[in-house]
Amino acid sequence: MPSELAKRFDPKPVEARLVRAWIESGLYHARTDDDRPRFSMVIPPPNVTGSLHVGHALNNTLQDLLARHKRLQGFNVLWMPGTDHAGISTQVAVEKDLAKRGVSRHDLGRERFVDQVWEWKARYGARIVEQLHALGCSCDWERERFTMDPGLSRAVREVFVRLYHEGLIYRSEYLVSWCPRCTTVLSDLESPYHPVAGKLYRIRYPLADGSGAIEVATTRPETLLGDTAVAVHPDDARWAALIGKLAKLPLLGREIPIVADTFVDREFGTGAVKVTPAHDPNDFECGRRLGLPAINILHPDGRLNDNAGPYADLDVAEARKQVVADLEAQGLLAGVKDHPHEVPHCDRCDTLVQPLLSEQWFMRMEPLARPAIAAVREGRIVFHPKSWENTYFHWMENIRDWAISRQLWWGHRIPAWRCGACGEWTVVADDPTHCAHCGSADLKQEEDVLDTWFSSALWPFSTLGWPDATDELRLFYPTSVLSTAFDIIFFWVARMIMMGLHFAGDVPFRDVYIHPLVRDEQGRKFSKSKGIGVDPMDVMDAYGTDAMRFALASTAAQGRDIRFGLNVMEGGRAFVTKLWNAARFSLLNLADYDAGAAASEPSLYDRWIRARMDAAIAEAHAALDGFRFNDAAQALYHFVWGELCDWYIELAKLSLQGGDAGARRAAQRTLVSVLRGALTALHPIMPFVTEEIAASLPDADGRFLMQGSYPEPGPPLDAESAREMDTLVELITKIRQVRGELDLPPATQLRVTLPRAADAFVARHGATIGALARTAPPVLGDGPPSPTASVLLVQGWQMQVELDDPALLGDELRRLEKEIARIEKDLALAAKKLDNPSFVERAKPEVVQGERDKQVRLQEEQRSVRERMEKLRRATGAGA
RNA sequence: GGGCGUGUAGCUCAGCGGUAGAGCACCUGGUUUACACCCAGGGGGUCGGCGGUUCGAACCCGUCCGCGCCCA
Repeated sequence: MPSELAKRFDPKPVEARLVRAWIESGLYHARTDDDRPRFSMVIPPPNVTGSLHVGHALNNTLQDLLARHKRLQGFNVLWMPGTDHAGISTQVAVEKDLAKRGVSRHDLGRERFVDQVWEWKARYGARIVEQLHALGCSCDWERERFTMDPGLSRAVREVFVRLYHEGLIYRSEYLVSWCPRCTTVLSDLESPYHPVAGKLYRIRYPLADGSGAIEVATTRPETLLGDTAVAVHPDDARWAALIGKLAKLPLLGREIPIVADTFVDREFGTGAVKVTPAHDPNDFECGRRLGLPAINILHPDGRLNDNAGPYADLDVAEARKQVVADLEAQGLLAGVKDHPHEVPHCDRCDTLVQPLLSEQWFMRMEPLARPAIAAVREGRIVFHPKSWENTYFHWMENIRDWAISRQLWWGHRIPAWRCGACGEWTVVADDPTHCAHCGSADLKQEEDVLDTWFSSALWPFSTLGWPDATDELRLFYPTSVLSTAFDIIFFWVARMIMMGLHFAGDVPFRDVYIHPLVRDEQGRKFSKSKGIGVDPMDVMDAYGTDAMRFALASTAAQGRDIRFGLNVMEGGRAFVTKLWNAARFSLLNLADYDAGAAASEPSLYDRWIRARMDAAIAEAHAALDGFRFNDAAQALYHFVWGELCDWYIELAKLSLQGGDAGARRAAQRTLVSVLRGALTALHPIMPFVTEEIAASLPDADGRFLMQGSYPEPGPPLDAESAREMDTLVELITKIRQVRGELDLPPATQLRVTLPRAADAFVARHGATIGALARTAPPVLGDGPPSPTASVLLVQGWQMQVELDDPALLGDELRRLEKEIARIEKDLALAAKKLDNPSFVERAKPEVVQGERDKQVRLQEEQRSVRERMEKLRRATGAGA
């Protein structure tokens, strides 16, 4: 028996109840003994101690939409959830917390510090998962993974060891990006460029032979302490004579060569540059080419070291001030000017990054990138929108080796042991007891840990049990779709593709959906540190989770950012309410629903709405298959609001509330099946309200919507029926327009006359017209129109709406003037086309025919309206 | 400097070769027993500028202007 629905939908208690019920039902769990076709995704693992932000809300809403959609289509769906240990940011967070108590990680020591981080994780690690639950995410929570789980850690070791022995991981001294605050190396990707208001200093370097000086330009004067050369362009006539001479380094007096290298930009500054191989990427390359020494002048914490002579122990900023002052005092500073430019900063703490020469572990990328490029080129992986493939190719084709070691304590410690006896590295999966080279037991494990993205790159197969050959791996790898943000195409997507191909034997996923960036109402990027943003949990509280999910899905168009405005949330909430009320109305009329009782044949209205539903659902399927979430949401929204509520329910009221039991049952049946169809189709977008309503429907069987399937499409509506519905809708709309434009009182019943040719139509729809357009039963008649009637053309019929009041004729005349203007404008447009011989000759025949048909129709309307206006003018003229 | 994207109704955005669309906002009506988070009706756009291709351009091409992002 159907139950009544409350007057209003109250999301909170329903959400809380359903979140638990769904998880406990086991429906999210993908079984390995299920041989239906499979659909799988891995969640982009959020930072374990993080909290839900709008990016997560969007991305996970869309993934959940896909997961539920596929379940309803009969797939065995695995959506693999989990979290990431987020090396730097978690360590920084815990260090800050310790700092409040005046403790540093060094006070604790590595082991106790790591224990502290695990405690932190235990305390805060559940929050993001609970928030994903609240969002309604239908992940397979029984399989939840964490990048530092034993299984995943084993995968990390295995990959490191294999790559090392394949020669794809090596240890080398290289110029790296160094964060002096985090005291760790950063990858290129972790050190984005930000503008700074710098200065360009011109400095004179005296020649060692006393014959003059060479002037260089630099933005970082303090680095001259590490200079080992001055470089000029080999073709630069200004300096050609000096090449091969020695210059005397200011302040330190070291003699350094003047060298020629084509990397020097002759236009920049003075055309001569100082070369600091240990602290500048270009200089590093130049130094390698020319065999110049590299002098490191920095301590890891950013202070200058003993190589900086009298400037040792100053930090970079202090040293710069002092160096500039000393240069000026010695008359070596030739000039200073403002020079705003962009320099790398630490992604985590925004500290100025220092290029630093350092021993690190690297991954050789080029051999791994090649097959990964091919996978996308050959279409084995497709990006959506496709334009992101350009970004991917550009980066992959210019890929640089990846610095994978981090000087942190929180993370996967590198499985490499250095031998105290022979100095060689032993790299093995299980902790070794003896050196692989000399057998010595004097082994010490590498202190560094791996970049978090190293473990993330393995996520699509490490979560499925790799390196073991598990059922999960066999069934669900490669995964179907990866949905993520564009800013981690390099960090994550590209690396997963490389690792997947190399270790799991296939691409990690078939489709990559790049979701839009969410901005705030003013179009600014959300930023926690700048306090810009909306907490999606607050939005869910205020508007309901379904409302937010619908709003997000309906604005997720491809290739454009989303502005997260509250008025869109209001729209979502209004739609949830609309659906609720439509269901409430239905249930009020289904109290006596009896699926077995004899019913009349479905009416035209019944068949029409079924066909509209099928069309909307087909459109939603197509849209979702193409990752056009907004189109899917819009198709269903338009169906529910614009067709089901605005038309069908109004049409059905007659049958539901009339005396014909058979017709009433037919309408009831349609109502139930269309509602269930709409609820099923909407369920992936708005799981809570749809589930709640579905449970009250008379055909409810205690199962969840997710256990059902999309309705089978019925027969399409035949052309004649479709035309009849169009006529009905147009007729009712035109009567309403007359009422609106002539300001006729809404309560009065209008009197409508239709030609005798409309006999059968009126017999079938007279009552409907009466109810929906508030008219008396239409009268049939072919006589001349009443002098006080508004005359309208509907599909070739002349319809009269009696106005009664001659005073309204002036308004009617104005209405017709507007009408004739529209008709004549369209007519002129059609004539312009048809009078153009090239158009008739070259346009597609169906377009030309369409234009001709339109012209005929418009001419007929024009004649009728003109005739009518003529009469009205005479009538009103005579009346005056 | 290179690349990508974007400029459509007051606002947020769909549309991307055949006569401009939605939601919100606005105006006029409204106690029709599902819904005022509503119903009915209405106004509002030389689709950034200029050229070109085409029978036909918001849509394709060129160019300029404005805005955004990425890479160097």
